[in-house]
Amino acid sequence: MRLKKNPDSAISLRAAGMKATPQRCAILHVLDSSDRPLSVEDIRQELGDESGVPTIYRNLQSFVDQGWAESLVGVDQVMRFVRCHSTGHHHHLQCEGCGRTVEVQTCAVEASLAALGQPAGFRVTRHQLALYGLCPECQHQ
Amino acid sequence: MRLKKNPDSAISLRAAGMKATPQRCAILHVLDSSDRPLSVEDIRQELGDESGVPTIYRNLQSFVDQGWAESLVGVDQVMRFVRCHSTGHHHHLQCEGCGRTVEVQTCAVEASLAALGQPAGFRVTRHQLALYGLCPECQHQ
DNA sequence: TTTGTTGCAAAGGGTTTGCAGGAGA
DNA sequence: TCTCCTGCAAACCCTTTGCAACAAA
Repeated sequence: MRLKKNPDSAISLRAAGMKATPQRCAILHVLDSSDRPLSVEDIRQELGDESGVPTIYRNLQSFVDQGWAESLVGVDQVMRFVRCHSTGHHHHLQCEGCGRTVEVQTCAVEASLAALGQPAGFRVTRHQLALYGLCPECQHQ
Repeated sequence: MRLKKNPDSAISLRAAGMKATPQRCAILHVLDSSDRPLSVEDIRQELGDESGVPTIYRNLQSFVDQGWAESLVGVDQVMRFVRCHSTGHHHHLQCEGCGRTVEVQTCAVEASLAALGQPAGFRVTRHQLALYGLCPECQHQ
């Protein structure tokens, strides 16, 4: 993938007070095009070494700060990033077959939060839910 | 904390085919005594440098393999370990005030699993839920 | 021109591995 | 005694930082 400016990305970036550099636009585009969480290494390979690792880290952090992406830490302790298309509270549902990820708007836990903490006297304020399963395609294999 | 053998630990360890070394017993005891997730560094300090870091890592891994402990990776990408007292499916509820952790046997998500994946056609097979809140003591401060 | 951004290199820090010496059973 | 375990040191690897050169606006 070549470094080029996507007009849409550039507008969003500038609206957020960031300069629309080719690297930054390209990283955002890679994230946009992928439906699975990407590591920094994934992105670097996708960009064909045309962007340095520190640059990728720094830009991804900016995107997370803007609420455009979310960072996940897996069991392998490697950071991965997913583009967030909804702004509110949501969860990610990841296919264990192909790695594809979709956002789930409905929160399965919210209704039970009070009940969950009650036995221990806890007041639950926050939660993190990761869902894993098989997407339609992978179920047929 | 001194390195000493706890008779109970020793029995469990030998039953699992492991030698009951002082280090191993001590690590298990530290984990047993704590009600919050501990990093390797936490354990090393608790043991007063009487056990090497690689030894702690190796033993914790054995405990996880035995189902005696669970490893968690936080946003800081540091591994933490908690003693598991129940063998089945459960979740952890952690206090954001003092760090104390309790196990929650009831699973808030199980009932909704099918419904969660339905919109995307996913079949949900596995999930991870982390709950954060305030324990009774910390609510009063 | 000004300010933010990139790239390189190096540092940082948690985790893992290899191997020789040591201790449990 | 035999096997497993420990400790040390070094290797690994992902991530972050410092700084000078560069480019967007």
